[in-house]
Amino acid sequence: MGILLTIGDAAKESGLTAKMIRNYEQSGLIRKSPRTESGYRLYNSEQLNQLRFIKRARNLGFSLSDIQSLLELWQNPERESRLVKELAQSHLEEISNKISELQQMQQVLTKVAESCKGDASPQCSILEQLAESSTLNS
Amino acid sequence: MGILLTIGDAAKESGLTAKMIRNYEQSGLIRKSPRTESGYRLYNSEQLNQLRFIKRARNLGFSLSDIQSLLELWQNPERESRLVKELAQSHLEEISNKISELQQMQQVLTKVAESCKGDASPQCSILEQLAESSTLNS
DNA sequence: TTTGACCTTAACCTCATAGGAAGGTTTATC
DNA sequence: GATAAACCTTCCTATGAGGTTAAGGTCAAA
Repeated sequence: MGILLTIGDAAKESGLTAKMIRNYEQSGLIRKSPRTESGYRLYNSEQLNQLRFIKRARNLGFSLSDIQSLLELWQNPERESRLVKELAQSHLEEISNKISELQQMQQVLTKVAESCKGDASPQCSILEQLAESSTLNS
Repeated sequence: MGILLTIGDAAKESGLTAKMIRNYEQSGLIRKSPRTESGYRLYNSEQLNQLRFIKRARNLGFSLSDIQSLLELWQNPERESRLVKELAQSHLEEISNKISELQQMQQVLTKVAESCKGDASPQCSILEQLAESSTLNS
């Protein structure tokens, strides 16, 4: 039936925090939930599913604005799956780019760190690179 | 000898923005620079080298607080290279962790997106996963 | 000398995504 | 009826920047 949860229970069930649920409401990502007479937010199972949806999308790294679009598409029975897929693929590109950036850093830093003895002497190739290298500029 | 640059030129030379240089000064990362009578900041070649150092460290993904430590070590002739190397390796670990996270997202999302046709029909495996999957929880 | 272009200044706001604390109300439990 | 737990709002913090505004400084050409 209409089981209604308070924000704390909705948080536990969804894996979000109560804080985040309020934030999402405040930023317009989710609709304002009904309240008890005393002002407590109440969530039904449909809203709970929305919260779970958001949590899973966050776990996949989607931004809140992407999630806004995903929620709208999800709730629109006339949607074209093409739009969802495009969104996902553009996100996948961002992920790839970030991975590449990080790997670039990793590669440079690993190499530089290897040639640092890491002992009690002040001589350190890492600092030397930071101080003088021209190959690290951008 | 003592060539002095205004903040705009120091920014160009270092690859930072004037805005960021002011921020770094304000947050204590770099010392307050001398000023002209009318209040313009002036940078000598030593300070310029510091700015370049910061830029290169940022390019390697070091946080500003890491950079603070790196600058202190750099300027301390009694430093132990061990400390620098530890800092670098702890940063390398963070990088590895981020890469793993992203690769995890990439893997899941790629798989899910593959089975979405991406056409004009509403049926979409991506939304289905976000709506129902239990394997994506955390 | 004035105008215009461009620089700099400080103080503020915004972004995304949260965490935390303060201070007050409500509900649940003993 | 007391106390603890949950909830409420509002504001501050962090990260690392970007943007805006309104003012004043500098310099060269006309």
